Amino acid sequence: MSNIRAVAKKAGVSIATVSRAFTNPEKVSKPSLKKVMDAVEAVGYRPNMMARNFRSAKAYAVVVLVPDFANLFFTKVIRAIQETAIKNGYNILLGETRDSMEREAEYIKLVETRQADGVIQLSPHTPDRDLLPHPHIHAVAACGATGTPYTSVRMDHVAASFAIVNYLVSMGHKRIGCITGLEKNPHSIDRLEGYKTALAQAGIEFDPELLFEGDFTMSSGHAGGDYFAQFDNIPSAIFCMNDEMAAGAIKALRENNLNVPQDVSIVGFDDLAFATYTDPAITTIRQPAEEMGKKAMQLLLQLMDGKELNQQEYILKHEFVLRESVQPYKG
Amino acid sequence: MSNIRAVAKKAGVSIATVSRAFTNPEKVSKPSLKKVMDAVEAVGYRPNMMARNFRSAKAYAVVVLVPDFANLFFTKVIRAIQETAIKNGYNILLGETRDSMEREAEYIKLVETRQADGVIQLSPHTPDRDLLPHPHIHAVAACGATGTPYTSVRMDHVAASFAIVNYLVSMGHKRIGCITGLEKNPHSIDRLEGYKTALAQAGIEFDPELLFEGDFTMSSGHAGGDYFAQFDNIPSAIFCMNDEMAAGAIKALRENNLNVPQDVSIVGFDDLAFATYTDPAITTIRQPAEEMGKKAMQLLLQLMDGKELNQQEYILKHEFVLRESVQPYKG
DNA sequence: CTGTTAGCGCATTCAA
DNA sequence: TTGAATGCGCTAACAG
Repeated sequence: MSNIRAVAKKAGVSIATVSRAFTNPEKVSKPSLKKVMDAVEAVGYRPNMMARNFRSAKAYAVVVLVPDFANLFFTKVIRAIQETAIKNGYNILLGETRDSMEREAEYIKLVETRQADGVIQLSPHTPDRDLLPHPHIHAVAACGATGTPYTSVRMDHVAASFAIVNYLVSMGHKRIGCITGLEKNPHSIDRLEGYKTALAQAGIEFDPELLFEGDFTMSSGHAGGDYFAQFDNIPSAIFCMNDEMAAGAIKALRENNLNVPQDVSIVGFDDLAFATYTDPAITTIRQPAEEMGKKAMQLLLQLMDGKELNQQEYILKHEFVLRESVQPYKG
Repeated sequence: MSNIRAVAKKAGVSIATVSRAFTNPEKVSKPSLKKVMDAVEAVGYRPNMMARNFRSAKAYAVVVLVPDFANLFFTKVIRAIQETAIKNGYNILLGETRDSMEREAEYIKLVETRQADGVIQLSPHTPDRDLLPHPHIHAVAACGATGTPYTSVRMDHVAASFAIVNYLVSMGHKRIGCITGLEKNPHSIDRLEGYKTALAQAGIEFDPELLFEGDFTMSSGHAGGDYFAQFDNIPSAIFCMNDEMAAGAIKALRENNLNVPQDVSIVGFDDLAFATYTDPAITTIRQPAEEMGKKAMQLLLQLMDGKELNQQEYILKHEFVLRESVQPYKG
């Protein structure tokens, strides 16, 4: 637990020289530098970052607000954020909000109390209950939906879900069920819009009976599969708003002696790693998770650096991933 | 960005009184307290935790070293650690090591440089390449295997894998394949021992051909399934050392026209959430993930508090989870 | 190129 | 019960 003074003493120089040896080595003469480094070695010195950060009034940390970190999609995003942060000398403080405003407030307090310098918000924005944007707090939203009123990097969920539902239509499906996320979730709203648009464009009438409200978990997908299996007139295809619900639905359908894709076609959303290993592998939309995480962190870095951004919305491209869970409609 | 001085001035008291109002309110008179609180409100004061922590020489943060945080098992553990930490006023810094010593060193440096006060290590201990235990660094290992030379909370993996392989034996299986983790991984070693012991006790000769080395990922489980499907004499059951590999193996077997459990029985390990939603649902061993995380954090808290622990090893109980992936052997 | 010095925001002694 | 003063470890401004 030696400090800068101990090093200075040992090296026979001033503490300023020791400090410079770390932050501006080029401003220190060769001999001094060597003396300092030897002394550092000798006394086993490690700069106290708490003191350094305190002095420079920067915590070199950002909090990442994530609704649920057992969700593999967020896991991918967080990893990318983390890597970008580390490269730039920042740490991340993970805050799992579980849709609780109290928890969210708790974590935002970390930046109010200077334990963190900024926030990345991974929950989609909801105007009535969102704490961000917050005056004086640097924040960027990632993976959100339309209508985020501050810097955000996201996908076009309307276009993406249009694309995948349209694919089902192009395979001849007309009666297409949909397992949504929670009704008020902005992602649900955007993706539902894509779904409706694809139907409308194909001249298929929208039928509210064909909507099942899930919550993005496997178990809700399972419930959705059960729901559709009870129909007299079972939909020939189901659009699940994420891969986890797709996996749950596939399981439930099979329990009802309905095979995917022979009896019912299924599509998902996200392209999580396991989507390849379900049976059948899930045809889905890949969200550019890593790119979004990386970009979000880079933007936050700029914001914290006092830079002005010339865009508020950064839209990244989705990708259609064709696998095995869809078959053409056969009469 | 007002500071304690601004509050003191506004309240007409000294900064010492303001400070006390926060840390020892009972040592401040009622009127003073009110004046302070009003002033806090008026100037929008938030204590600067960086300064406070610096002053008290505690970061109130711990780093959690995790091999892979896209692994749902670790996710459960981390969540429990996180909750326990928050309750006690600590934050966690997540460090994904991906089995790289450099990264691990990087994160351990966070405590050497006083950005964190302790470490929880979730990778199993390997004597030749492990940075912990480290002199002067408070650390506890969680979810490890036998032979951790510092405070650890874990399960008995030998007993657990014995139990599940023994279950296969009791169902009449004699030719039992095994998809392991990496050969040198301590968990692989422990679980392999359980496997061998169960076989030995049943008088079944151990056959190295029946071992396939995976790495705990779905894709390696898939490779393992492929491997066993090529046998002339296909094993009637396979013990997969985690659920993810079990899911991959099930998929590969089915691609080879082998159904689980009709043609081959499968068991897993961990009891991840998705083990219920695979088809068939996986019979497995539940690791007490939450309990281990919580306990580990509690122990670390005690260590950081200067307390001596009266045990070095805390062993938690596993649980056998019966589902659908096993059928009796039918000659 | 180097040293002296002030001060970041706070908790904590010591007197009063 | 309160206030004045000190210093945690470091960086940065300034003078030399």
